[in-house]
Amino acid sequence: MDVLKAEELFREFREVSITEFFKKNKAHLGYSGKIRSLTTVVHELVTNSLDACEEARILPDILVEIRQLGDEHYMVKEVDNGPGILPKRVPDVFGKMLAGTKFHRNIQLRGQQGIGVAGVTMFSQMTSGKPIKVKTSIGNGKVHEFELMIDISKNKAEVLDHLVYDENWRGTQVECELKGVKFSLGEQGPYEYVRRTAIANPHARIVFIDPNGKKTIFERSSDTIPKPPIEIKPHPKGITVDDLFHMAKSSTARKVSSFLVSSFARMSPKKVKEIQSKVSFDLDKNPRKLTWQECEEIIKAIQEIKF
DNA sequence: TGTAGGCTAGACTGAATGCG
DNA sequence: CGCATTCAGTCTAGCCTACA
Repeated sequence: MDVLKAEELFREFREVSITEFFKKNKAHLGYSGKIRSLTTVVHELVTNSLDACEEARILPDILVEIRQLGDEHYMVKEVDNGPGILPKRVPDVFGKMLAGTKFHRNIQLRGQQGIGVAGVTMFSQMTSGKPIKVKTSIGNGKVHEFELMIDISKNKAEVLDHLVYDENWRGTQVECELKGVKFSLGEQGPYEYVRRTAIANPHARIVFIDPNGKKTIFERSSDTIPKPPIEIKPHPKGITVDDLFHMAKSSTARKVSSFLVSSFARMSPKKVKEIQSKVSFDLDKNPRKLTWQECEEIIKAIQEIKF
């Protein structure tokens, strides 16, 4: 079979599958219904901001503005005072679906379900055909402005415009245009969403401007940033051979023994000794050199030990 | 000489046992 | 039967060591 043709077919297949994936899973991703879709967009943006601020230990100051441009045609602008996004990471964050940045982190974060803010880019370009505008700075005096869309054949960001200039500001601002959506003050609408988010996050200050120009300020009622969620190490009994194998491969520890102690809850040098007595190889070896069979042995030993 | 992993001692947590 | 005390064992911080 003609190679070129195969590639073409494959590309076509992928192109279809990314858009198809989005269309088929629209409901699951929150993009069903004119009112709910708009809320989802706001939700993704606000969640991103809250997460970024939380991680950077910043008291969130968020602005959400929705403007009506026409019939079922809106512009959403969201600004935060967060840590900003490294310019080289912007294309992936906003332009790649299923980028999965939180894969190897055993930490509870908001909004890791779904496809994140790239879904906003996708929804925006599917309904209005317009790129998403991102302005961000990590507070080093350099501000980066991007205009980008998703190249659906490559599932990659297509940067249409990238501007750098000097300004003393820190945070992230996102602007997108949406069609086929409706603003509502009701239960499912963005206003209710923002109101409830403000209640759930008393350390955040959120300003909401609705399409009629009405400005609502949700002042923060607490100045304490919630304690960051602590990373919970996996329990040894809950791990599969495959998990162990991949964790070992990406470990920086020099010995399997210390890899085990540092990667799992309830794992002490004493337990490692017990494991050592049950396996046929030396646990002083490099964890990256563990074979599948050796991982199986470790898992088997773990199952036999009481934790 | 600096940095990252290893080691160890003291703090803390959870469970078990004993006493009221 | 419930609460408190004690003890074992894990966790964590800080220092040490080895390697680049």
